[in-house]
Amino acid sequence: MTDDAPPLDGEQLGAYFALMEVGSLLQHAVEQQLRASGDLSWVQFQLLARLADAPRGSRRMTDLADDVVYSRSGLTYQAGLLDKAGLITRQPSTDDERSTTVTITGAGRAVVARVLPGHVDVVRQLLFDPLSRHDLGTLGSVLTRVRDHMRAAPPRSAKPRSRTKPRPE
Amino acid sequence: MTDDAPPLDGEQLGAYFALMEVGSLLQHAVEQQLRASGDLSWVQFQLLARLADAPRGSRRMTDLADDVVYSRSGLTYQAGLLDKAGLITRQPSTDDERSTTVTITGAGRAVVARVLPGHVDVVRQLLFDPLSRHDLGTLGSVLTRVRDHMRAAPPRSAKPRSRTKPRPE
DNA sequence: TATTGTTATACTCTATAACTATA
DNA sequence: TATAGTTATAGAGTATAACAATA
Repeated sequence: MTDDAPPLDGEQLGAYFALMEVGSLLQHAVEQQLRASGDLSWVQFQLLARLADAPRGSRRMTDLADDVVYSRSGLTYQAGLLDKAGLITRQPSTDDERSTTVTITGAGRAVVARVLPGHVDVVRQLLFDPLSRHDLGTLGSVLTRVRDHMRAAPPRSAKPRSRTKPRPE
Repeated sequence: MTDDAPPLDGEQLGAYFALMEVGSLLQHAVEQQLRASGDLSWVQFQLLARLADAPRGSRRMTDLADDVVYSRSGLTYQAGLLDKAGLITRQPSTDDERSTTVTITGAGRAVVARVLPGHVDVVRQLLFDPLSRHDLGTLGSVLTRVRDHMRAAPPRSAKPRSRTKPRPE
């Protein structure tokens, strides 16, 4: 709550707005492609992609929620859809019976594979076409640094995951 | 539908995912700040910010929709909320009776002013803190180029009808 | 008691299509 | 006819809180 913060200068504002706008436009374009080619939402694609990349195609619910969604009930909802569509399975974890292990199925991998070429196409056309190789390197390195910073320093309000006992009444 | 598209290489994938992740995390953090300090959603803030920046605090509905939202009914919904809250007014345009001119009110500007310091704080902490001046410049220039490219080449499915308008006043 | 996940519920938001009014 | 905007509606998605089961 530092109120004496100096305003962002023009360069910062420009970068900030450009970033948000690019993110929005890209997500929007990609969402349409995913919906058309695989009947997937952006979140669902992200979940499948993370699973496809994970060690044995598996990941715990909470970890997935940490990755892409911001509430566990939201993830339960999405996982329910993916499960019903046969793209993932859910089993109780062997080591911790409280946990649920989510695993991508063959059908899930197939959907990812089917959707990916067009997806990549959209991203390339919108994001990479106007960029030189050098631009790409810089962009990646800068954004990776920012992401790590964001992940390392959760803004304290991002997740009330540990119930802080807010004294009910 | 180019199926023979080469996949994105590792560097491209990394930049793409980092961009989307950074955008999501930043938007999420900012949204919480906006909700807490001014009871605004991200879209509503964007609308008010665009209006506050516009010539006489005014803008046409369609132009606003082009700016931030992707359907005019969606904008009507948001404008209805902002109108009811007294943050904007809507009047028929003087030159074209079909158009509606949206204008930010004093209360609207006040809300923006009240919300802005904390907003800027969040953005600085999350986005700019880990960046050098040089990084910032590069990021801004690259992303601005990308945005212009995206705006210039609508992905053909972004807007069924209304977007075909390269006709200036 | 703390953690994992689900459920019930209420709410926000978005988009499509039909409609009115003006150009 | 084409454009600007609203409305009706329906659906997707999200978060909060209460809940059960396990650690």
